[in-house]
Parts: sequence; C-alpha cells; structure tokens
Amino acid sequence: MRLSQALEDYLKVIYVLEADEEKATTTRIAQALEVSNASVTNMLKKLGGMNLIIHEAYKGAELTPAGRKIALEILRHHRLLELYLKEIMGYSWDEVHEEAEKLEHHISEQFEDRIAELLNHPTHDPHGDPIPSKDGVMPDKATLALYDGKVGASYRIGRVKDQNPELLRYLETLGVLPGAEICILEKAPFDGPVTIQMGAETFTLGYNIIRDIFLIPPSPQ
Amino acid sequence: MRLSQALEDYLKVIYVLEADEEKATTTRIAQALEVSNASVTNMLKKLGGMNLIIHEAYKGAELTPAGRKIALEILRHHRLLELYLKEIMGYSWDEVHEEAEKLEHHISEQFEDRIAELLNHPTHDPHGDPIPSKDGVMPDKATLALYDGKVGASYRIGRVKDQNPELLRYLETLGVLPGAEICILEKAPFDGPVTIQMGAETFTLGYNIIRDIFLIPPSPQ
DNA sequence: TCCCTTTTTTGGTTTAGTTCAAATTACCAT
DNA sequence: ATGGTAATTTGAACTAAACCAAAAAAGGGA
Repeated sequence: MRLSQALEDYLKVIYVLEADEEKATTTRIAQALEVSNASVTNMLKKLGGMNLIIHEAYKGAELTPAGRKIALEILRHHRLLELYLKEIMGYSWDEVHEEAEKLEHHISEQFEDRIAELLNHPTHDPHGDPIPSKDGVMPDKATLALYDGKVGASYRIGRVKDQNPELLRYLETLGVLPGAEICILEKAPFDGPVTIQMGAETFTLGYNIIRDIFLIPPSPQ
Repeated sequence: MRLSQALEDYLKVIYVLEADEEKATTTRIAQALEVSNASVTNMLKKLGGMNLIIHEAYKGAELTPAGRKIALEILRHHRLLELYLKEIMGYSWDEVHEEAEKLEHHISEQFEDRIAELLNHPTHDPHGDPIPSKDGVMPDKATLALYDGKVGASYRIGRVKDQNPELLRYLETLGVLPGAEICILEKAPFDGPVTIQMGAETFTLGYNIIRDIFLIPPSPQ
C-alpha cells in the first residue's frame, strides 16, 4: 500500500540529510519540513514502527533499506519532474521545484517511466542533483563547495541547491548554471565573498550564495 | 486559499450530477465518491457553510455560482489532463481517467495553461466530455443516448462515459469511439440490445453498453 | 563533577475526514 | 390519514497529522 504524502516527505528529507553528511536529528527534520519538533518525534516513532527508519530516542533517525528505497523513489519522481517541467513544459529554472514538490507524490509509475523516456533517461536534474535510477542507484553529485575551491583553479559548476527561486533567477541572469566553466580569482577571508571568472566576465558572489554552489573538476572525461 | 482535495471532489460530483439532470442527493453523491451517506451529510454541511452549495436538509444540494466556478476548474483540469495523457504522454483511452483523477487536484494554473496550449485549446476530452474554458463556459456535450436513437437513422458518436476501463478497451477494439459514424439498424424491445452499422461492419451491443454512449447528428457543419 | 542550555520527548488538544449505529424525516401506497 | 420503507441526519468515535507547553535527557564548560 501507498504511504501518505506526509510520511513520504519525512523519508525524503531524512535521505537528503544523510546524503549531506548531516545527522537526521529531530530539529533538522523539523526545520526542513517547517513543522514542530513534537510532530517530528511522533512521525519518527511511526516510521520506526513500520521499519522504514531506525529511531533511537534522542539519537536521530537512520533509513533502513526499505525506507531508503521509498525515499529514492520520491526523489526520482521529484528530479525527473523538475527536468521534465523545464525541458518539455517550458518552465524556468526557478519554477520547477515548487511544482515538482506537489506532483512527486501523485504521479504513477507509468507517468514516471514515460517522462524518463521522453528525457532520454537523464542522470541529473536542472540543478545538478542526481536522479536515482529505477533500481535505486544514485549517480554521483558535486560535493566540493565553491568556498572550498582553490584560488587560481578552474572548475565546472556541478550543482546549485534548488530552494530559493530569487537566488536562482539571479544566478541565471549571470549565467552561473550547472555546466558553466569558472575560475576562482580571489577569496576574501572569514567567509567573505569570492570572485570568479566566467569567460570574459568577472563576478563577486557573497557567502550566502557560494554556500549553495558545488563544483566538479572541469570537463572530466 | 485552496480547498482540500476532498471538498473539491464533492463539488465536482455535484456538478456532474446536476449536468446529468440528476438531483444531487446524499445517496447519489455517496455512491459516486464511494463514501458513506453520513460522510456526505457532514461535508454538505461544511460546503453549505462556505456558501459553495445550497443544502436544505433532506433535499439534496445545489451549487452556488462560487461552488460552480470551483467545480468547473477541477473539471477543466481533469479533462485537459485526460487529453494530455492520451495525446502527448501516450496513454491509452482507458488509462487516462484514473491518472487524471489524482493529478487534477495538484497541478498549478501554469501547468494547466501549458497543456491547454500544447493541445491547442481543445473543447472536448478523449471521451467526448466538454472541457470548460478558463472563464467557466462549458461547451456542448452529446446528450442523445444511443438507446434513444431512431432505427434507420445515422449519427456520429459524441461521447462515451469514462468510468469503466474494461468497457473502453472493448469499444476501442471495435472502433466505437467519439467521432465514428454509425447507423442504427435494429433495436430490441425492453431495453434489449441494439444493432448498429459502422462502415462495412455490424455490431450488436447490450443495454449496459449503449447506456453509456451518446450521439450527435452526423457531421454537423 | 554539576549546572545550564539545547534538544528531544511526552501529554493533552485540534482539525479534517471518515465510519457505524441509531434516530429522524420524507414519501408512497393502501 | 397512516403506516412502512427508504433516504437522510445525528451522535459518538476513530485515524492521521499537526500544535503547544511542560517534562526529561544530553552534552559542554567551569
């Protein structure tokens, strides 16, 4: 039987937290879902009872294989939908997240398969997030934060976190998109701004922006 | 603010019942939604309180203009989605209803506009049901039941009710689809079967089938 | 170690939507 | 008119998911 949308959302954020090397604690989950800590405790208990997570009181949650499987399905829906909305339905970069967030819980397997086919079985969504395959394998994602890049080195932008539409619109006007080649010219200390070069142009980006941009070595093949 | 899926579903079935000249009674609504009569009474009370229907106890429900507006929006979503799934996503005739039933509550206005455009602002869905326009105008639908057609006369199939996938698959194999030209050859009395001619072929269809097929005069322009 | 702050859990409520069983109303036939 | 049957509503209760406020546990610094 199908899980409720709420339970699916809990599994999804636990997966994402684990993937970001963060412990999936009550408070982090509550923040991600914009819900009270008390609600999270309740739901973790329920998910634990279903053997979808392991929840030791006061210690945070960890997905079981069964829970991870469901989380990956939802994530696959979400990221396929984002790409589909952008490539085929003509949505812009910053609009896809919100619509995918709703639809991911309601499309059938048939719909999922169909858009995967239309998109030629893609491995990454418009923000550079990896799309799990149907059998639950997660492709690599860019993990090197822009603020950890070396001054003077060149990189390719691999991923931009997808939460803030304003920020995404701004980055689009600059052309700072997954796939772009950049060179780090200068990094101010104390989490200060970073200056990058893209083609002929030069930008200086604040800390709250570069925190959400991740890099891969340039043109790796 | 957005209504819940449940409330939207109630408004939708009330609309459809009214459009079929049936009084929207508690029991009819309960049957359509596969829910108990008690639940319907509760929800009618709530909808009445929101001025979306007029509900006089023991007398059934009637949509107010505000309620009708919402019902038409949902119906527009549903029928656009059916056509979209068939024409663009490669679904078959009998599969579209179920998927549209879920998605209709979750797509945004942007998605609605986009598929309407992709489909060239259609007026009827794959079953021949009319698609309300964005400003709430409902195109005509075929209302002449096949069992009321005259023997010897020719008609075009205008609409086939969309609930039963088995039946739809069967009709598809026969080619009995909206748009097809038929001639009524014979009608057995007492709600017996009807024999129709389509091109070179002849079929005899039982009462439970012809009840769901509706006709329009042939090629009317 | 012990205290103090932060995090988590507990307990008691709330809202939405549903059910069942019982009570009520409507309506048709005699 | 009246009585029986069918339709509808009422009332009490349940489940899912959320909240708040208060209690309990964990963990770091002196």
